[in-house]
Amino acid sequence: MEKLQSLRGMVDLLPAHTVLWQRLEATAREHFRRAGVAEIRTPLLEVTELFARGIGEATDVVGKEMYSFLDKGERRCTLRPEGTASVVRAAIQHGLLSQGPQRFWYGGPMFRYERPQAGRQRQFHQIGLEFLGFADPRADVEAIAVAWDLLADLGVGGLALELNSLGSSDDRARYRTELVGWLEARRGQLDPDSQARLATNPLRILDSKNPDTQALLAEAPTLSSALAPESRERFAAVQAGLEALGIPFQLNPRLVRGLDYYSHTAFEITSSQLGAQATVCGGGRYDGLVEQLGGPATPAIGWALGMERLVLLLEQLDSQRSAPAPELYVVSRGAAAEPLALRLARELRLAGRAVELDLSAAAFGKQLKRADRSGAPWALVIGDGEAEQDQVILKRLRAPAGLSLVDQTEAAQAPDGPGAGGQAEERLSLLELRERFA
RNA sequence: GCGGGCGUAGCCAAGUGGUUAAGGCAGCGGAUUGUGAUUCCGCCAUUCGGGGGUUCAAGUCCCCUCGCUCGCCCCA
Repeated sequence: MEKLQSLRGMVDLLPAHTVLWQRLEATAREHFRRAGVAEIRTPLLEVTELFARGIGEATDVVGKEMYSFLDKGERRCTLRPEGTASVVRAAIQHGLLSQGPQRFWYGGPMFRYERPQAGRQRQFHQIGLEFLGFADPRADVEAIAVAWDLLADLGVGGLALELNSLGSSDDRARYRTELVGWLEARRGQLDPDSQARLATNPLRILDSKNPDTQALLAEAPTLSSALAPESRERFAAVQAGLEALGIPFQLNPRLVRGLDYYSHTAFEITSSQLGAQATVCGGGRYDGLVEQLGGPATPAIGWALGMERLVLLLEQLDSQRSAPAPELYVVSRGAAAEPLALRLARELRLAGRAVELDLSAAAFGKQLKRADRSGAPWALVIGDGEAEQDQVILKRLRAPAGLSLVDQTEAAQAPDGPGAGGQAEERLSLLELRERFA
């Protein structure tokens, strides 16, 4: 029979990794809690039009990367390629914006039909933040600070914040004509990709990786010089705010976001320790989106961070990779002992203990070996002899520090070292066991 | 969508056209029907990602295909 396997770009997260994912999620939750940001959960599946209108028809994400299909009711559906459009849709649909400004966060899988690569899957995961209804530049600073502090708390190194302003839509329209005019005159010097973008999305030429194109762009008119005075002031306020908080950043005049809805502040947090997909967190202001999706004119700023990329960085920290060990490992053998072991395991769990029960019915030696490997500090050994007298043997496997007693005696080489001759094993009544652990 | 590298067991791998596909780790069973190390013994790939072809003979050569991986594009 043909072997079944997951679809391309759809990745299983195995226990060795879910430990890291859980740490990331817990840390993020904590930072959102402190910042007064509420969680919002929206469906994975949305009407295709939401993304077409929200993200922009001309973008690659909408144009060629969406998982779209017709459902049984002939509705055009799309698995969400990002979170912002859905959050905005939900806020409009439920009238949340009439209750004043809102701070939301979300997390979960996103889908883009791309060629998988380091730090890029077809089903990938983002945690994102959206501040709706905040026009003040301080909102931009606060949003960025939450991302920055979260990443710092996770301990990942090599991060850099890059900042730019895309200006208002008027600024951009003006700059766009200026840039296209300038580049048209030098069309021959552009790489083919950039030539094509001249018609579709000229601003994206700015972040081309082609060296010749970059060299040419060094002479081109800049976006910042096209900004209206108000836009300039607003950008200066954001920079001043970041400086006041001691968050380092560098201006990158060629930083252009790929989704159409961004305006004014645009930023990326990148890591030097990733491959080509180095952006860990990206976001910016999107003052026009809510209105564009049919809501009231509402200024907004948000960001999303790529969880896979962050987990890649967490892996490099080489900390705590294994699942936590149980407190007790229960070893049993025999017709009387096995049911008792099952009962005690449950009882101890109900009392809050982490208990692993050996279900193999193998020889005691085998079970003890597994008990040792489980990392548990205690083994509960139950044979028929004990079970008949309502007793158990509690065996110390290792000191709380984590060294197994065998390791310790070998290391110490002393006959009366910790656990060498000492009381590594004691016989307890069920009552005594409950007193000890319940 | 385009280009490079790679697919031998759960994991790491040897193998470079010739007979039975090394070895290690992990796992399982036993030596030891009731106590963790070490040691020893046994089991664990009718088949080399899948399909087709060349050949007396294919894991090895060719074609197709699937997947992984790195880069481009794009993005978080």
